[in-house]
Amino acid sequence: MPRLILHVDLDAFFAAIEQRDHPEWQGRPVVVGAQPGQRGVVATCSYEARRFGVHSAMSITQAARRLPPETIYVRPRMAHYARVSEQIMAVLAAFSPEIERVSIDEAYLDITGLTALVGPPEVIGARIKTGIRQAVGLTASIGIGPNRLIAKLASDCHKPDGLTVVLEEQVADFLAPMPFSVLRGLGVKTAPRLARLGVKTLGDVRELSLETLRRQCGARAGTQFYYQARGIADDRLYPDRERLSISKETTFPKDVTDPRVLEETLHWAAREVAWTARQTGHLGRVVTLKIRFFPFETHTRSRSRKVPTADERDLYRIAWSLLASEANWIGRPVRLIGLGLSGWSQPTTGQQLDLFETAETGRNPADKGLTETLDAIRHRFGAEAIQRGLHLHHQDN
DNA sequence: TCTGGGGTCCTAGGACCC
DNA sequence: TCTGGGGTCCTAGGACCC
Repeated sequence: MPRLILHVDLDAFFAAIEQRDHPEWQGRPVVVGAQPGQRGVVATCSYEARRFGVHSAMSITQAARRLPPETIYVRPRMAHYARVSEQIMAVLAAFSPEIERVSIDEAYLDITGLTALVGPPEVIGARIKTGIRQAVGLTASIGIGPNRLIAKLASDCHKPDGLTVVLEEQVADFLAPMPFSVLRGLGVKTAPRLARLGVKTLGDVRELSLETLRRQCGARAGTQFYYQARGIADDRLYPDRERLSISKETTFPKDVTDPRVLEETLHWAAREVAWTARQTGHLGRVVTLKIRFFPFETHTRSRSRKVPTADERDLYRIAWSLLASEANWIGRPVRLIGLGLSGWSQPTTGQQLDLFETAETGRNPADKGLTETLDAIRHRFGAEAIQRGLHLHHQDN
């Protein structure tokens, strides 16, 4: 008995919210992401902007060259989008308790048992779209199929505001003409390897042996592609997945060589990560330092502790010592720095009490009141501002 | 041409233990 | 002196996704 999986994907989510909230921006190109002239990329853009060839992950410099002067550029308001996302998830939850949220604007539903109650898949999909429009005034694209892969590809099929149903007996014809670039897990590195084999469509991928695919793309990915081309994929949902790591990082507007700025930024990252960890009840054993040098050379260094922690002082101390122990890194221009926490383990009784206090009072017991934002650190690029920051920092200690 | 931030997963080598 | 196989943990890098 085949299952029926539904994939919901909000159309140009961030940009659509901004246009909804600013009616005068409707019909104009809207880019959510970095500001032109800054370092950064397009997070999402409206369909009016896509007509100029602009898309997510494109550098903002490149996007700005293509877009007309009347384009609106806005910084993401993530907390706001998260609230809208909650409203949408509530709409979905009213349809089926079997939901897996995969990102801020995407979710899978298992609607296998729903057809007997509501009607055919098309009707279920249409009702969900209506529910979302009534609740938040946004459009979504929906795909329905016998597994996650088909549902996802179907939702991409008729964007925006699409609704596509692919039944099991239609899967082979649905997939065969699609470009092989739709394969999940195939990116800029593996795509050229398949292209070299003369592959253009999923039908072509089907002609390749499992051996060839594994050799060209790696054991894991190759196997995945072999089955994906045949429409064979997971049809289960994985709700309530626990997150495995917490991290905070930032790219500097200009490469940094001043160690005091790196120090301050790691303090900020440690504070943010510690705060999130404590709020979500996580204590980690592994602290990871991430650093990116000019022009774009990225390294990570990690250390495992015996005792798990969510204390910003521990995070900072470890990250800084990982940085300081690399003799070759000293003095090199740094583009990005940050740190992460992972490797959860059960808290001790004392730690449980601290976590409980955080949850109850909303205060971090390790936080002595010096709350800085990323913007505040950015403002410290002037020598004067850096001095002031250090002064505050010393007072704090 | 320039490449954010927050994630997950995979690979591969080495240490260490049985 | 030469040398098994398996399992787990740790670490670093990198591909990919939204």
